[in-house]
Amino acid sequence: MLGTFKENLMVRVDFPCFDIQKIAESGQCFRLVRSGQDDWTLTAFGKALHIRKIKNGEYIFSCTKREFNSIWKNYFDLESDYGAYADQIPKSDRFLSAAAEYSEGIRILNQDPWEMLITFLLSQRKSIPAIRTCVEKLASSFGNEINDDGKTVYAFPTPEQLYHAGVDGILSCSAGYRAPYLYEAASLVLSGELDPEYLKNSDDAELKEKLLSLRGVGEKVANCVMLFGYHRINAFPVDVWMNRMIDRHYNGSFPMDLYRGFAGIIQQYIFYYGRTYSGH
DNA sequence: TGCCAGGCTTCAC
DNA sequence: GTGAAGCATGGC
Repeated sequence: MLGTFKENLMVRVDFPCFDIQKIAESGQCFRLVRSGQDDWTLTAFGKALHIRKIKNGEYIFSCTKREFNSIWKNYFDLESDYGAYADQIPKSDRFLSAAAEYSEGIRILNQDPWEMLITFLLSQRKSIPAIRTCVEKLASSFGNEINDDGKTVYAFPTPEQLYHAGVDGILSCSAGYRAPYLYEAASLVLSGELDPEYLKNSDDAELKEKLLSLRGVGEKVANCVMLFGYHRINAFPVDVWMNRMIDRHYNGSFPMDLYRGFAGIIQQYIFYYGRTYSGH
């Protein structure tokens, strides 16, 4: 039996280069959680979505075809040709070729810019499991309730909700010294000085400048927000893992010029390979 | 138990 | 412009 999947409320999809497990483990999203052997649950855009793997590349989604086409197809970036990106890696780069093959199926999600800003403000000097815990605490403490087939899950808090939570409320969710960063960001949105949606219209340089002006946002966090929240796939976040890989395999200098325009996708392959595969 | 985490701000120099 | 200390708290 299909359980949470009802015949009139599910979509069967079959896409190449799409692997939900790798995406869930790729460090770009924190609310896509494995809920069974072949099942994942995603909370995003005020909705709960269930995803079940049938076989490689083939999945069923717990939503109507209309919802799939209007929200999730874009969310999972299913219309981009990731094979074409991987094809541009020179065969001579054995490390990157292996990383791309290992990471096949990862896509850069189109996530909510506000959620990405707050999530990656939180991410600094936290482990990925700790980020996940913190995001869930924020959602269940301050976010709207979502009825997920009888079970209650929580939407990511809006700027208004975080503002009303206050620094103390945010602190109670294990945000630590980052709590004022989150609170300030929420305040700026409420005052109109920061408009995450409007920034979708900005070019890369303008967007980055605005992000860097926020307290708690540096080079790395800005690049994560650009890549995962604004789908600027040329953004190239460099963290401790990336530095480790670049030092080990490129003598400290990565040939960015080869990947102009989609360096962020290459970055994601290196990051995922470096973090999850021990044999390199 | 102690160490480290998808870094940033602040303050010397 | 570069370098180094300090940072709250959870995971392992």
